[in-house]
Amino acid sequence: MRIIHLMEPKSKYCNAHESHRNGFIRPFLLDNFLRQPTMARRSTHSPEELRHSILVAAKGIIEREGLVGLSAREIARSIGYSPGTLYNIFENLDDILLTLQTQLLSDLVEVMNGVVTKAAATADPLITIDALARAYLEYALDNKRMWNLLFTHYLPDGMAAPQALHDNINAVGSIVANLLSPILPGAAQQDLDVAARALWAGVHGITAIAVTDKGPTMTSATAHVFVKQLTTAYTRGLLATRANQ
Amino acid sequence: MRIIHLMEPKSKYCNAHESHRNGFIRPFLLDNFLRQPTMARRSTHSPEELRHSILVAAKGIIEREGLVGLSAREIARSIGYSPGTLYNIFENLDDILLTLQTQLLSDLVEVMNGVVTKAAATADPLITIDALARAYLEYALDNKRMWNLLFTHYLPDGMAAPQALHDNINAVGSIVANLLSPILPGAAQQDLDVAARALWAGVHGITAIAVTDKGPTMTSATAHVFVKQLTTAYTRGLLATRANQ
DNA sequence: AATTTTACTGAGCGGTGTTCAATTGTTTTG
DNA sequence: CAAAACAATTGAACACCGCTCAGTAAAATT
Repeated sequence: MRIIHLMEPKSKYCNAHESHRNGFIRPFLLDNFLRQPTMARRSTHSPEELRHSILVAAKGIIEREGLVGLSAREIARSIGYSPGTLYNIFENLDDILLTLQTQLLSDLVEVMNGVVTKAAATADPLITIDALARAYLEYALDNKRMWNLLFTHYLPDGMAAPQALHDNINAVGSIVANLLSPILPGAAQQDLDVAARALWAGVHGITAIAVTDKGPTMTSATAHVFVKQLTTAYTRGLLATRANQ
Repeated sequence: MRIIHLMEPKSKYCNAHESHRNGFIRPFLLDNFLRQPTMARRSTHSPEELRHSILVAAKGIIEREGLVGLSAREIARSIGYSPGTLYNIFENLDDILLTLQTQLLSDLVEVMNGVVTKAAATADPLITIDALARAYLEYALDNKRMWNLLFTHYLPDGMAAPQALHDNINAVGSIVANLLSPILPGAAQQDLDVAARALWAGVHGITAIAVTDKGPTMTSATAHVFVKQLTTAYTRGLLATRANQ
């Protein structure tokens, strides 16, 4: 099944797929021929409903047990269908996971937009940025298991991340860039983008370590302090840059 | 095998282990009883040699094929032993992966220390910090597949990360904290640590996105720009803080 | 009523991590 | 020196995994 010396990583989920393509031919099986009739009920749910319940089920499993607990058979069991049905709706498990990630980030963008509009009255963008970073961190901590998907699951070789996922990531960048623009008046859009994305990747880094409990001192309890430290020092640095020029 | 409604995540590698413990009793098997004698050669390699070659083999597989290509059988094949032998030396695959991560970070600390001592002549700590961040990013990019372990592999429930791994992470923090101390003279050690770790988690965040190719705009080609942006703005902010007080 | 179309099933394939009875070669003991 | 103890190694077996596709039954169409 495995192609050695190939540089491209493969999905942890595409093993059987690959092995099937590599010349495996299904033999005729008497057992299969003689077996009892299977129940093939007609669609009691529309494809959209099915799609939705698959995603809900998968999300539920991940939230309860983490990625380790997720399997096609488990999802199928949970929605009362057979494993094969999943593959009528989704390409494969990676497809499901990427869709969940897209949803997760879409919800996050919504939360962040809410913070921004709520803080629109406040004149000081620095306060808004702090609130935004805090909201980001809290969202990640509130959805630990799901958030872990963003790191744990990396996409297989042939499969590209859906555009919608990239759009959501860009949306986060844009929100921050908009907040930075009053701090860096007259800055080119590109510079604004770099400034925004560097800051937010930093916040993301702290969040990542806190969520995965990888850093000894950076836990979910202490992460807020680090985020605050990063945003204040960074924005202060931006202001100093402006003052010096 | 699966314990539903339990909050603790489990290793992707501990399935069989769990299922075995949950009351499975090996039946007597005639086939097994009658089979040909197995070759149980005596140790031509010492346990230390074995341990070493297992790690080398695992690292090689990951570098060639990524985590997806790694399996106990593949490692065993690669070193010319049977899968069972791995479990005489290591607890399980997670143990192997954690050891590799520890080694990876240990090497990184060495590289970083090299950068610091090399730059000791330079008076300006800001330049050293930039060089350090650059070295960090480059190390991650040069060891993409291995570096991905740090995100992709998250530890199973019962198993704690080895102290050595934590030590290495702390070592990175200390290196940065030492560089920041001239910038923040008279600061309490704890504040220094927070300042250093916030910065480095930020650098780590950019690195992470670049290495995993998750961000649309933050690729291995452009990551240097973002790292530079973060370190300069952040350190400038620290300097401004000092000036204001 | 006969035919086509559609939704769904589930056995099966080639894997996975891990265990442990069995089997050796080596050492130690009587 | 033979016998017993020990240590190292094997590999079949278990319960899972992702994924496919021949087969089936119900609905829709003719």
